[in-house]
Amino acid sequence: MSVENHAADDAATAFASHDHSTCRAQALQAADDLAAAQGVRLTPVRRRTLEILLETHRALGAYEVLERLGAEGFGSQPPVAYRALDFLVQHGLAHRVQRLNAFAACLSPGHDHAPAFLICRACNKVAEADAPEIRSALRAAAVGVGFSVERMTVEALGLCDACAAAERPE
Amino acid sequence: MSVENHAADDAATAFASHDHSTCRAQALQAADDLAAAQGVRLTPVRRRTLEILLETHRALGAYEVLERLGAEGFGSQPPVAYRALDFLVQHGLAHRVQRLNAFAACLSPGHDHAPAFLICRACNKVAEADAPEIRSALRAAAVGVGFSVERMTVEALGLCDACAAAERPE
DNA sequence: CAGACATGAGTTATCTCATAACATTACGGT
DNA sequence: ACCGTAATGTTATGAGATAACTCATGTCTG
Repeated sequence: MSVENHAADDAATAFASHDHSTCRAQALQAADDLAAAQGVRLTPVRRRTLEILLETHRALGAYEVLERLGAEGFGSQPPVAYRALDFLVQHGLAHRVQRLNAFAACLSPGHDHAPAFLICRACNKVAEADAPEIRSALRAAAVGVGFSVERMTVEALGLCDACAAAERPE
Repeated sequence: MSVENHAADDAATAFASHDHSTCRAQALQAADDLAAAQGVRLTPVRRRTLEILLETHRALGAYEVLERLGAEGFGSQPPVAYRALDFLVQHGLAHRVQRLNAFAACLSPGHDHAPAFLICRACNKVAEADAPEIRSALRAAAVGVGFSVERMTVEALGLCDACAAAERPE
């Protein structure tokens, strides 16, 4: 399977080798656009927090982010990180990964999506899989029992191709 | 919509009014059976922990459980609760609800299922919805990007019928 | 039944994750 | 320049989770 997507328009960019600088730049650009469009402020801490998340496809704990921020002259107390992360999540620029109590940059911001996450337990990378059928199936099941869904969490823990290959000869 | 299920064989028992003592007794019986069948020990702490979870359809935090256990003469330190809860989860007698960092008794143990959870944000009750389509949809999406799923988490936050009704006139 | 081993329960201490509450600073409109 | 609001910063504390060790209990063996 060849790798030729030029950006984060594919669900599983995270696990494939790809031009990550483009990946990052595009997400950051989208964030700037979105901030301008919505009249919200992508302040230095917030922007830097997003950049930090964008450095890898792994999900980072709030304290990992905080450590980085503190080292760069921003505040070094938990609320600094949590507030920036909350802002990003609120505006669809990052997602919270429940399973890991951690945060990952969103690779296709502006879509107002609530994707499924694929979490590799070996390399810790996290990919977003946009799977509308999953969401509609859940919603349907809920309606059947008189439950109205407001937010949903769909996460899968497993192995990505690369890590599965690495583990097999063991 | 009438309520006539005699036990936990329906996905959304939790939100409906039902004969809870039967509900509880059945789950407990299933646990005893399962322990006997698998040759594992449903010790006093473990059994009591399950009973505590079975008292309501809400998910309880480990420390809520611990408080109860401690008050009843069991150990009062976190590992006591976590070990019992881990045991129950391991053997399919309880589930962990990621979104709440909490635990709920399984209402149909022995099925080795990994259900979707419907969490009412008002009354905090948690229902299990067995929705195989969701799981297969997620698995399918994962296969498409070369990811092999080992465990999955599907949780929906929203309002159950009763709470939605109660909130409307507001 | 004694001894050996495995499993479970209890304790202390510590770690990670998260938020409440309040003081201070920067920003945008008039 | 002034004022109100939003954002940042700080201290302190709450909530969730686990490591590491000790002691008790249970069971299998001879």
